[in-house]
Amino acid sequence: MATIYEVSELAGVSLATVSRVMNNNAKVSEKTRTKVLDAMETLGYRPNAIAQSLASNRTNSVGVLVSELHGGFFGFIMDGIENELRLANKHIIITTGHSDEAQEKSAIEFLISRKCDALILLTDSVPDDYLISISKTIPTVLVNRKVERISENCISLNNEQGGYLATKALIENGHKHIAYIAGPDWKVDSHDRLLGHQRALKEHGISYQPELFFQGDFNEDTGFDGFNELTKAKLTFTALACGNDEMASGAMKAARKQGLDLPQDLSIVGFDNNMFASYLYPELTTVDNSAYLMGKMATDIILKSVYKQDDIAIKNVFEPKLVKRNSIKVLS
Amino acid sequence: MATIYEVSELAGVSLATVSRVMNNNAKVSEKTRTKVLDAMETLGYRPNAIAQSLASNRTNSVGVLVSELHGGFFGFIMDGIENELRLANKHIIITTGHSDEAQEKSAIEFLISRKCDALILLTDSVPDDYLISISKTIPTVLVNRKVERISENCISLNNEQGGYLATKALIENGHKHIAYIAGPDWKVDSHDRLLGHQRALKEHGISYQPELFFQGDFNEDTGFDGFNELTKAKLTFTALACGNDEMASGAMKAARKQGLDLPQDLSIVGFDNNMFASYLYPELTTVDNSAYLMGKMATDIILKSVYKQDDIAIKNVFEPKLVKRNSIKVLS
DNA sequence: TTGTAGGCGTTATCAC
DNA sequence: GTGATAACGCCTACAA
Repeated sequence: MATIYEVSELAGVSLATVSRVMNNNAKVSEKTRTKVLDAMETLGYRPNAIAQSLASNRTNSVGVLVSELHGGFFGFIMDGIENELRLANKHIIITTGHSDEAQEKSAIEFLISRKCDALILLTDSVPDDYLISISKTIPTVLVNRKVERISENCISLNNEQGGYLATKALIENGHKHIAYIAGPDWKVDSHDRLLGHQRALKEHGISYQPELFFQGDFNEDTGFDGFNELTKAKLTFTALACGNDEMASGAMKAARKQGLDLPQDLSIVGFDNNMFASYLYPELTTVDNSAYLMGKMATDIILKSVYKQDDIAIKNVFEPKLVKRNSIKVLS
Repeated sequence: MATIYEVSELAGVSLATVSRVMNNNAKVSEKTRTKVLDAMETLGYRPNAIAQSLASNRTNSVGVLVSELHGGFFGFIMDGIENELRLANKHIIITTGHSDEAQEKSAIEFLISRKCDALILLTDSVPDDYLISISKTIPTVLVNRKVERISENCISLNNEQGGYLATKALIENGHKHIAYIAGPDWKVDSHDRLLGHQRALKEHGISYQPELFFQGDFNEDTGFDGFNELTKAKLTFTALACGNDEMASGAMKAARKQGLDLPQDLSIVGFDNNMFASYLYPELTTVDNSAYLMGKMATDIILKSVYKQDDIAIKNVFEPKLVKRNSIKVLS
């Protein structure tokens, strides 16, 4: 592979000049510029990004940490990041942490040793302090997590409002007896969603019934089990709100297994607007989690702070929107 | 950030020695080794991967090109790649091509200029010749594509056999009148699947009826439209095979809209075993595309050829498996 | 506008 | 076993 040196020889100029036309940051006469360009062309020259990085102390890459590479949430976030980054001619190095503290830490260390210009982290297993110390070493933005002392570099969804919207949608369609299957309580996301649910109830004069609550873990089977548990209680309900779409799907399956007709006998709302939400039957009404936009915004923060792209508006918390489909029956 | 030089000073040894203990490739006395290790520890030294790459001409990274970052197929392939790579202490640089020739090419060029040690490409828009020439420059493995002259570096699924299995499952459950909604014919995948469908029919003495065929494009809506078109024909059918799960889902929606009860009035098989297949109602019987395994195998080829990991068995074509769920009714 | 030369942080080839 | 020292390919003052 040709180097800048060979190009300079062929073009009859110096190394520096070749470098200049590559980065067109300094004045180069049109004549020499084309000479150099031609030389590059005939040699099939491609700059060595590694060498550029070492010399310039900039890799034009941002390191990303996600839990898994598959799955709707991460997929859309990565999409948001990559699309935005590509437009800026930067690229993405992806690592996975599998929600394990040790793996997450080693992934982060790795990204740092790769000299990424910045980091975008989706992590729930690493402590705040660690993240704070990291962010002193390298520009870091956190998605779907809030850490007080670096809040201007955190992107998150207003989950409380999302939970509120979901339950409110049920109420506005005439439902008064509403069950809830929650995600794990230690996750702020699911905790906040539950809070929103409760606020919606309260605001509409409906008292919260512990018998209509089931603690799931965001996986489909706990939606299934949850529904079965809930129906064992003496309290009946016409609607069910779930902490996420997976559990909503599980609940739908359980309901159907019990012979219910959906949404005739039971209305359901999910949360996330996961890829498969529209594939469910009936198509699931849910709350969009703005995954793509959060990824995009995380990138924008970096574009602005690290790569000095101006006129970029930043917002740190996204307001969720209800996505209406066919899983809620209108009660008269 | 501390450099190897500072470490050598603190430890009272030379640069070379520090380098040796890092890569423990040469003999170093236990005494000096611990001296160096201690120095690294107290300095919080992290090797600069960029500098290592420049000097060693090895980046320990493999470049990956996919169409999109979201979506089940790519997600699982990337998962397969990343998991395998991480075990080998290598990492992944991901680019997207959006099924556009220019974008795919520029992504590939980019990966090359980043000096990736090898490439894993999922591409359908770039011509064979280009891929062949690329593979002369840098070790390359192609997933989900077959190029004759570099076939030993191609990983693919036996789509014909998959199509065969899907239709055979229908037939074995007593179905004789089987419609088919195909993916775009210019994609070998969907073409092969259709061939398999036809072979299954033929093998069981069922003649192929062009009236029972609809040409879709792998998107859900063409499954929807396809089903509606098929029911306009005079020929009736009790079962439907689809070129992929998306179209199967579309067909299910159309069928239900026409008032059919699934799988009572219509049996359906899909293809891919997409993430949402088990979320459909009824849960979709389909053919698994081995995405994860193909990603893993692509990585294995590289691990073996580039990173000299031995005792790795390579196989280039994967045999699909039927995933039985509840979308096929048994005809008596 | 263009050229010279030092430096980026390692690896690797020599000697000793 | 250990230490100089030249690469690696490019950037960037500083000079000219």
